[in-house]
Amino acid sequence: MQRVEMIAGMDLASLARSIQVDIPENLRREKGWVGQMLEKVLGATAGNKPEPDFVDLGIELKTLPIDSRGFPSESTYVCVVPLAHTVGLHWNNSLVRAKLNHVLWLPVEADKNIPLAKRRVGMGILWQPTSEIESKLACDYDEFIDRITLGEVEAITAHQGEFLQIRPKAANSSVLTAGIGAEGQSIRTLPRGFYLRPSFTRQIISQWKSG
DNA sequence: GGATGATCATAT
DNA sequence: ATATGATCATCC
Repeated sequence: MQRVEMIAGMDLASLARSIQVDIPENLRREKGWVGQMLEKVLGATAGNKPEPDFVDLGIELKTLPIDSRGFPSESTYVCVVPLAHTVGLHWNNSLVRAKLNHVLWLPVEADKNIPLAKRRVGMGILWQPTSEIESKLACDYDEFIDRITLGEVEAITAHQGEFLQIRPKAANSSVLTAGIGAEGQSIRTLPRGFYLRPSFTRQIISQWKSG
């Protein structure tokens, strides 16, 4: 958190320079650049392994793109959705829960009118879900897993879920992974990811502002 | 303008 | 192909 306080207010150019990382013109071809650069700055170690970024602390780092009004402008990717072998899978033993149990939200200016190099990092928010929030997340999660187990994955749209949603998560729409079909057979389907809706992260930002 | 579905880069 | 980091691009 001392490092987090140190970088609050700094822009992306100076932070990238401090760790000798080149900054791209824009994010069009490097959509994850901001998140990965800030992982390095703060010393996150999980890499692309399915576990919280700060493994020993059990804390997940999430950058939050902030629009000109001060609110999140995009959804937040959480992790891959298990589409096969879902028996015995519940919120309590899920990767979603492990990652969201403790999150360091790091707001970053994302207004397209601001050049990437000049976008500033805000003050990080160390956050844990309240029991009410967690039970709603658990409801969303368990409903999704139920449908996947019943072979309804192809019918799930981003409209479902109060806080969580499921959307495609792949290099492109031709990538396929193993899933469960309507008759319980193995099928090939598009990989999906769990995402947090912007309305969810907006509440976190709002509470921090008022608190 | 916001949300959904699609996509980009990289490491293993 | 699977995982991470996400934003882009199109549609309503």
